Amino acid sequence: MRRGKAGPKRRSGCPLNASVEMLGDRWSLLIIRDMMLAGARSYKRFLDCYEGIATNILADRLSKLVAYGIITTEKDPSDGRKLIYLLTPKGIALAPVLTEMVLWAAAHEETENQALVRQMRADKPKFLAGVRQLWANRHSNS
Amino acid sequence: MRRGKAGPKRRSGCPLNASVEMLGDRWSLLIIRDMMLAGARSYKRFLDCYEGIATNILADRLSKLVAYGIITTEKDPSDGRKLIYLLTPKGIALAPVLTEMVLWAAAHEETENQALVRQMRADKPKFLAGVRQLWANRHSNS
DNA sequence: AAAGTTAACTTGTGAAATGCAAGTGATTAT
DNA sequence: ATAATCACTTGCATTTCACAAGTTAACTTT
Repeated sequence: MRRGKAGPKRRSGCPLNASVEMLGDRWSLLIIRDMMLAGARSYKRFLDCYEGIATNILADRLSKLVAYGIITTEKDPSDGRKLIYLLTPKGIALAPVLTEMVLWAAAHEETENQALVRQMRADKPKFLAGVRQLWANRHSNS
Repeated sequence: MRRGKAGPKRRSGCPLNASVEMLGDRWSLLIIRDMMLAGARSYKRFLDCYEGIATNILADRLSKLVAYGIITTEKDPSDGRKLIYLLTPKGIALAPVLTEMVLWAAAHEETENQALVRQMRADKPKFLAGVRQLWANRHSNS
């Protein structure tokens, strides 16, 4: 019955396999984008952001992103029901990836939020520095 | 019965939604990576590259990537059975995205092919120029 | 020129992931 | 005390995926 393979599927020699495991689905990158660029920090906010993600899938993706060390949660001190989702340093380090993706998208498809794109294009290092700065004092995002 | 939405699911205002539609799955980015960085150009080569992708899924992803204008095919003049898969300019333009992803992966997980990573890290613009150059005369990959 | 091989796919089937609606339990607001 | 909000679960139908097994056209070998 076995087919010469045991553990989790193992692919070829190049890098990127692990990343695709973490980010290669319809929602994870969007979740990270909305945290990084739109200040989304709560479950409800994610649900509303792109009405389209199913609540069980959102819960699943969030817990996986936590497991991968890309995001974390903490309790909202001012409201015991709420959880605050935050990017970890590893998550923030995805900023260049997200940026390049947005620029690619903007160049090859019609895109909203031209202001953001223009800002990225005008001075990429500055834009990235801004994102990192925003997350350095972790709670100041929009 | 209707829920205020008609056409294909439409998500929020930021860019990136379209990209995720095209690239947000377990295989598409890997296929592009193997074309861009490992010189994969044939169906069989893709199948062998990462033993793990199912043949029907590979066929599906390739045809979608063609439909999105990211890759093209042409017949191999020297062998009528073979198709050659090539990146379009739009596909080549993904080089910065792939590069940043590889760098992120290399920084946060253990990674093979350190040589490639070192090359990327040492001089990113030069590395990207190299990729573009390689694809400028379309048949010279590996 | 007949037989075998290779390349690029299909097809069929069961398993897993996804989408959708409805429910749960712990706060907080009224 | 009652209702609303938040962050989820649960159950079920639908879709996608993985795996094995064809299929067809174009070579290669004998």
